[in-house]
Amino acid sequence: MARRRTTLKDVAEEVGVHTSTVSRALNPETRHFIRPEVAERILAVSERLNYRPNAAAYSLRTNKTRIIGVVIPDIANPVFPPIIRGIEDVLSERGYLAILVNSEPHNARHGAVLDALQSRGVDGLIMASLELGDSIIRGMIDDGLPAVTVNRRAEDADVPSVTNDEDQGMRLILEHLKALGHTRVANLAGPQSISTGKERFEAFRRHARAMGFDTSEDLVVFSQRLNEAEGERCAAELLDALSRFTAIVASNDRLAVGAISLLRRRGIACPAEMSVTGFNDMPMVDRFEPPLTTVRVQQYEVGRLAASMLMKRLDGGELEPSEEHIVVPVELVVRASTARVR
Amino acid sequence: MARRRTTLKDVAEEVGVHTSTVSRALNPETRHFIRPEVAERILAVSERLNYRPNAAAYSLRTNKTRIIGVVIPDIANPVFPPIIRGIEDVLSERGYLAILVNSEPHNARHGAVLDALQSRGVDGLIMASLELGDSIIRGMIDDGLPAVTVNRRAEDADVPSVTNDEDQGMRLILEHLKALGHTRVANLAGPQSISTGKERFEAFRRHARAMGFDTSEDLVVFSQRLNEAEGERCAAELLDALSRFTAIVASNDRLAVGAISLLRRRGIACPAEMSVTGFNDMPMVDRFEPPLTTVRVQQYEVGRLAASMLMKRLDGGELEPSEEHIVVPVELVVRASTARVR
DNA sequence: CGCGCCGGTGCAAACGATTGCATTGTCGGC
DNA sequence: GCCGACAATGCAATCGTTTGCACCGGCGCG
Repeated sequence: MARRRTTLKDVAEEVGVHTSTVSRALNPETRHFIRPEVAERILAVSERLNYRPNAAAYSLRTNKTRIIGVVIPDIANPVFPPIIRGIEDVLSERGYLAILVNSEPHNARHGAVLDALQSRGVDGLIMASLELGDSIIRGMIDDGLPAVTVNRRAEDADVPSVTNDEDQGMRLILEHLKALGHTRVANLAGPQSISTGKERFEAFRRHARAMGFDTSEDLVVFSQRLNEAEGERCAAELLDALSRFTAIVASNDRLAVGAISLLRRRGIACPAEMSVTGFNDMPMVDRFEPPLTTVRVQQYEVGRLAASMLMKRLDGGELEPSEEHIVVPVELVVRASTARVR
Repeated sequence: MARRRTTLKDVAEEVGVHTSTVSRALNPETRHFIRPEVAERILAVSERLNYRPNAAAYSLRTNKTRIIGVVIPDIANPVFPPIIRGIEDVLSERGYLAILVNSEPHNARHGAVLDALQSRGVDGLIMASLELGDSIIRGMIDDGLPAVTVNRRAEDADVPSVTNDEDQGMRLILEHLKALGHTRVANLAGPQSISTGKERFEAFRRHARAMGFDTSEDLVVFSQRLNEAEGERCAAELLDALSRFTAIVASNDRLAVGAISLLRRRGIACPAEMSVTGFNDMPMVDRFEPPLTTVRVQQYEVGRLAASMLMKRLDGGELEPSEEHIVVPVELVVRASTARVR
């Protein structure tokens, strides 16, 4: 066992030609240099010997690895798996592989992780882990490493991105609530250090004002993180403030779920006494109690687009300005966590 | 931009020594060969020039990549993210990176995917995608590639594995149902081509018999896949058969969720008229309606163990026989999808 | 009939690291 | 004062590909 892998040289000797001939015959791009009958013999032998090119040697020579680094905050967050799947599907169609790392920008190891990726010579980077003002990705791009962000956006406008139409999503939610008669709605906003959190908050403020909602200061609370516990904590904070309200608009589903838990604990009925909305439409939120009214974002599609974008960059195609920042449409999905105001 | 990366040679010239000296100074294992003051100068310069070793060259020379292939059926299945996270956490502690691929054994691309991993020269493999009788992993191991399976088990007893205590889980469920007065319980079993499906089914049969449950043939149905739609289909099949029953024991949470949907559609109240149990305790099932009674498996821990096991193999340690197959304890978590029989 | 061209191959130099071995210098011991 | 040993470093081969260039034979054309 652990028998030596067969190399170009093995094949060459078996066929009785030079390694360079084998190399050319095996590469579809250069196969036409080789006489067809020779090429066929080479193909046959390399098949028989079960030849697999040595990726390290290939990379060393060509400076390409056909590996993409994918950096996300936490795979256990249900938002990411569909995105990853989208990415992986287009990469594998193209013969690329994905190295997945979980890391958050404020994590001490974050820099080291990205160093490791760069050292491995990844051909490109897809980043979901980044904060506004974060300079790391800037540095990688300056080093000549193609990168795109997904789901979030960098501060630098020239870092290509694929994001969701946050503005549209917030508008749809507020229109829906307005139609149900709500006028005093609280905003459980996300961290403002993240583009998503910031954009959703700003969209909320803008549309709320435009629609004539109550815009008291204490109807907004900013969460530190995007998980259920924070949702509970922030919902409590809202309830304990002075202003009254009839709906909570959360910056994402997990915060919304947390808010609902808190309401239940305080004996406030959702949606009868308090409507709650999420954002993202994570898998399974339709089965929660109550099923969550939220904004469906096309997670899988977003992943695919980000990967396609990167592939295009790697093919040497410069991106059209219109392709630099793709924003994917979203859709409101009304379920049972919102109701007409009493 | 895209300026050439700095190499050992660059550092060597700057310091005025030979590349081999730099190489030794940078490697903690060989640093003691070098005079401390020289080593320090080298460290300083390589820092200043922002030197990053070229992984391809390293791999070519040493035949190691410090990359592990992780093969799972589908990252979008909520069971896997925590496992992946566990794997990634221990790998990254050790300076390893994970290539993640989604692929199922019966998929046409499955072989190609594994070839690609092998060609990339991964140092080891963690497989959650495999079926009984599947010979692919056998082949990789024979090629000298260390591999462990996680969550599932190979037919060959000598493929190391980390799995859950399926037998114990089933016993706990059946004891729970028995305590609630159930005697006629149906089994919504998983595919028998997968070790998990088979073991859970066999455990069910064994314990059901031992506890004196009704063991009619038509109280068992085998699903083809492990998703909600199959859960619905199979639940319908059970209901349409002759035998009556008061509980459905599903082989995993997703099947259980599907079954509950079908019950609701048919107007059968869960748990009042029909108890349903799952297996796995996926994230969020505690928030479903009704919250699911299920068996908690330690997904994150299972991932960690699998990765640790592989690391140990790679460190050259042979595994003790007792370490070859780790089975991780499980625990029953009773929620509201089960009730006393009327 | 000779020359140029070209299709098909071989040659050899990279790519950037690791590592056994050779070489140098220093110092201790006798 | 010389020799052996040892510590510190340099040398050069090597890993398996890719690829620019040289080479060679045969054919077409003048």
